[in-house]
Amino acid sequence: MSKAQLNRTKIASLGSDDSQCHILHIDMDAFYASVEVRANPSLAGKPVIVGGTQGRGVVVAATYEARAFGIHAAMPMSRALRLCPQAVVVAADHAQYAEVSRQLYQILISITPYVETLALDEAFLDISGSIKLLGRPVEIATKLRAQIKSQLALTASVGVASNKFLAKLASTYAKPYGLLLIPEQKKIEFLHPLPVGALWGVGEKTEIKLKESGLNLIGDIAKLPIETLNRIVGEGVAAHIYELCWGIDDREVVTTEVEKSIGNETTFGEDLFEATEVEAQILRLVDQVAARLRNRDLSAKTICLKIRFHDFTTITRSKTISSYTHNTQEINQIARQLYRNLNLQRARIRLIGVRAESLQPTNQANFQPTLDQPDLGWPEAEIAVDQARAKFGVAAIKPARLISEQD
DNA sequence: CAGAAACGGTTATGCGAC
DNA sequence: TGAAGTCGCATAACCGTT
Repeated sequence: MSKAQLNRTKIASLGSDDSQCHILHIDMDAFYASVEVRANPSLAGKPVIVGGTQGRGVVVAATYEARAFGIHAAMPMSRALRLCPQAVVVAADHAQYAEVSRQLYQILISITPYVETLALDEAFLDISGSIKLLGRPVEIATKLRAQIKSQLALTASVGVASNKFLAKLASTYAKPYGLLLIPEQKKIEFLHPLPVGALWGVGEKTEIKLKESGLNLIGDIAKLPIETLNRIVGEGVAAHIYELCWGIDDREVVTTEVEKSIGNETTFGEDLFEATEVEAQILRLVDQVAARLRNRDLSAKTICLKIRFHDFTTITRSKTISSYTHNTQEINQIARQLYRNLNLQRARIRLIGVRAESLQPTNQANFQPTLDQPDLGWPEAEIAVDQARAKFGVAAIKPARLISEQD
């Protein structure tokens, strides 16, 4: 955790007015590692690292005992083991974490249907409509944590605030296994002493730019004229973080999350040289991606190939086709062609990735009439129109040219 | 009729989050 | 010093249309 610690007494002095705080952020503590310890109680109290066991792996999660040695997520495993040779390393078991995540989700939607999942171990809740029935925000948060503890035998931290950004910040500073309320009238007092890196969207690069301009704390940015900030980080980022600096975040809790892309990538134990090997790996990845597409009844219009070389430079190449597909052979041809177009001569390749973008549900996807093939797909489109009309009435769909003012 | 300007899609890259 | 895997979003250059 690189974010500076906030003094605990300061946090305690924030008060208990939760009247405008309708957003909860739930964050499971050291999630993957905790699930592993739960599955194998002999690990309790030990430094446990979840991550790649092969030569080139990184730390995916670590128990707090391991973090005490300075170990954190994304750290190369080799370095982690130098810091703590006695650590127990466990390979990640994604299927198991997904199952626990599903159970967590069931608990969350028993509180409110307005649940936005951010990751397997993290979610926002909008409890505006639940307060009458279930109590004040802090009561709901307290009960929720107890329920997670008793039903899942895992601990969660919860942030309570008036918007998503503040709620997420609150859970971060509540960790581990805490609850933090940021009362609306105390938000500036809480926010301004924090380091700029605590802003959502400010990562390594942006942080460097800000620090070079002498901006270390959120309060420093807040005092700036927006034009100055524009020059430092660019207009888009500036507008975003300037609002956050004043505790303003209008983004709503969004429940329906349809995937916008699906991909798989692999770092190899040893670099690849041979074209035949590379193409075999591309096929393997394509097969995974296509299977996931079909599993979700999705089809893709854009296929993206990613290659990372021995020196860590990374390139991507993509191709958009005129129709949608989830067919392994078709996607493989596109991905392989993207690779061949590179004309690599025995380059040392450490990673290959394949990603499907511009997704559509398959039942609406395959019939895109294009300029290339003006007639293709119209029969199916008409069937779809017929079905929609049966459902919504004949007036529901008509050619654009026939739409008049009173429609 | 040629060219400017606006526009939307594609392609590539980069950043950030967990 | 050695750097995973997945995903979303922003930006910029380029391109063909209008």
